[in-house]
Amino acid sequence: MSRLRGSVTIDDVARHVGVAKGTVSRVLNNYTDISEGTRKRILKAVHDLGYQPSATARNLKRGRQDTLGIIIPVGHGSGADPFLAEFIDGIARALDELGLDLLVTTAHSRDHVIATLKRLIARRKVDGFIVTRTEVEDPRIAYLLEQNFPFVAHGRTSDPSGYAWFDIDNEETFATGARHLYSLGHERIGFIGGPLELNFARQRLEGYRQGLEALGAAHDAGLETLQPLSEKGGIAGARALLSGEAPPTAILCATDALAIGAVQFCRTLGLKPGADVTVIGYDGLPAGEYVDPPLTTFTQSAQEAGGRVARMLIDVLDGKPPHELQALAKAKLIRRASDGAPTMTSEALAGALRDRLNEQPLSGSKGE
Amino acid sequence: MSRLRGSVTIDDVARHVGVAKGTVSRVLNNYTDISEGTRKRILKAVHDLGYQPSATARNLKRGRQDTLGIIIPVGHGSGADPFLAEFIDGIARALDELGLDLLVTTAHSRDHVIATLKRLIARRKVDGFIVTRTEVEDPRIAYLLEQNFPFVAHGRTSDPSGYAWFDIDNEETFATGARHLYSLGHERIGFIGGPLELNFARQRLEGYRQGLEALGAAHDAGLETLQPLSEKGGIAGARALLSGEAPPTAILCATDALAIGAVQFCRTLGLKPGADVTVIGYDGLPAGEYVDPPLTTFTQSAQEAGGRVARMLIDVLDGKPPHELQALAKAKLIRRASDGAPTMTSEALAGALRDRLNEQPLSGSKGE
DNA sequence: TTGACTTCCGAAACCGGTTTTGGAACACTT
DNA sequence: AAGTGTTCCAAAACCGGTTTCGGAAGTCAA
Repeated sequence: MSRLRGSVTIDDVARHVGVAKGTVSRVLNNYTDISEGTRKRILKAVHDLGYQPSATARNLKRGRQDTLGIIIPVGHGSGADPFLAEFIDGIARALDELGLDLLVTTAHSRDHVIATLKRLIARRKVDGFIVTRTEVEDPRIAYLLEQNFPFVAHGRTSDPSGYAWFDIDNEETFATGARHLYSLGHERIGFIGGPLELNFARQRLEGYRQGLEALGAAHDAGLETLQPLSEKGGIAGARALLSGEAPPTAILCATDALAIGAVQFCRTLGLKPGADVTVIGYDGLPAGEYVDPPLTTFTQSAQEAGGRVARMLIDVLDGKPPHELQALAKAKLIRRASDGAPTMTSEALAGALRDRLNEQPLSGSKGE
Repeated sequence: MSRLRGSVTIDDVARHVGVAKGTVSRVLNNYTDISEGTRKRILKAVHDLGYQPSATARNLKRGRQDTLGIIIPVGHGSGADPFLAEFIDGIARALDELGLDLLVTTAHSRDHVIATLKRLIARRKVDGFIVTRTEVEDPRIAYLLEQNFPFVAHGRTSDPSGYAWFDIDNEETFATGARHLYSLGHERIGFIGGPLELNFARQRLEGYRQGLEALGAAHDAGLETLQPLSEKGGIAGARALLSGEAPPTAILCATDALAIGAVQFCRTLGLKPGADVTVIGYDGLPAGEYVDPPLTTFTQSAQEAGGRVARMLIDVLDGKPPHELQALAKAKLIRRASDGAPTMTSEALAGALRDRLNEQPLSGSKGE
């Protein structure tokens, strides 16, 4: 059908100048065996005719697409998250400078992700993949490694040795978090984490523990709870920690969603977050700014991460060995208003809570 | 360099079966002049060898890429917005069913957008574009029309006759908004809008006016203000409206960002949003849920819009006439807690405000 | 038996580039 | 003058598909 918009081809240019098309191609690809005169004439014709080579034709011969792929897992109707939007922006900016493009696809189940991966690879639509939200045992990474197809992961798996990745130093960050809380004067510091299948959840718990240990605090299982990574999980987690014998005066949360839930729960108990109880999240969600009080949280520039990962993938495609392409970055603490020095001791808090917890209804707030 | 991962080509299949490659191609493209026996043998071989045709080679001949493009304008560092993330998800889902893919690019200036458009068209990387965030006079749409390149706009321009678009019925929605506020008992209803170069901003203002007019309310310039579409703009807008002689008891805002700012401003004055002053936004931003009180707002499913627009673009590519591809949708009101019946009259409000506005510092809150 | 029509498929052209091959033209020795 | 390099470019092969063209073989009617 529809012939391509009368686009000008390399043959048009060649004919116009009176040379072979191979010669035009050589000029455009900076071969040296072309006389200055011919080169000039050809470049002029290219410019005059507004010629731009067809990516398709070029790719067919070159065996490259100059296109990278990213498959976004979209959960059960849970809206796409803002982190990814910025992440993609970062990737696109980096690629733009190099004349590459980004193919974006979404997938709504584990099987669907693999099927999409398979299709994109088999049909050769992309040169490499960016994998986000890695899991401890990630089927995508397993598949890509097995196929020996180039990719970079944003996040690690249980065995991160054989491929390129970029990740936040979760351990370090959460150890820092514990230290920060301690330096504010908190002595009992709690942690609400996520399911340990998620690699980062595991690492954040680990970092929290290491941080406490380094401060000489004894390990106390009553200060840790794992919950689904949602606001609801945060509510449940805060309830669990605060109803203990010696409740924490500060709570470190693995994600902002958890922290937002925790803050809400505290408020329904009449506790003032940032004073009576300190809560810190992780993610730097915009929503965190609108919580009352605005959430103190750790964050990483998603845009920077995207750019970084894109450049790493290009290095992979250029054949750099994977072990040179593994990097950790630190997250930055944004102090808003949900953290502060404790206003009461754990004992006092426990006392204040005793009665309120009982009269408190089962669910603290609106759903997920 | 790097030969494609030993991928199997149509020649491999042909050789394996002992037929010409053209025959294989015909089988895969459902030509009818193939005997049942040969067809079966070829399909089996295709399956056994795991053959998938190279998109590149196919496109070269077909002159199509089976790829759609979207260029996301990213302002001066202002993070990518969540609407787009869901919008893209919707597009991707629709395309997935048809075996098409989506190329995503960002552009950070007007010139950059056009340059990217030009490059993608000239190099023939995409078959058509989805244009978001249309402006009244949109250079992208002008360019695409001039090039006669297929596209669909999400939103309209000043002259929306000659191309395919999908848009929210902004007039209708804001007229509904005015009606809703009136039915709650509000008599003075204000409006904070955006710059009129943005088409939707113009339409929303228009809808607000029409709504008031239909209710028999006189037009009052003191009830309207235009501001930059940010939280800051909302603060400034609310200040402007509330410091008038006869301040509105309800404020309709063109976007959630404005509404969030307006709510903040009210709270710094000690007014209770949802009671003393009603504020309604538009966008359904997740952040709106965390505002205190949670923001009442109009919304449209971004995912649905994405799917709709994608399917329209495919119709365009199939040659459907543009005037059959123009559609308006209604936004839905999500009632949370920032609206309600007025607790005082405009006069009472004016009185309550008189002193507070004076002692109020110049800026109400943290920056944008 | 022969001519006309189908049915089915091989061969080759084509899409628009890149890369290889090879040779004409010229300069430079010896 | 013949041999040896260079320099520069035309021609052709190639990438992996799709599509056109045409012909062999089989069927059917006259």
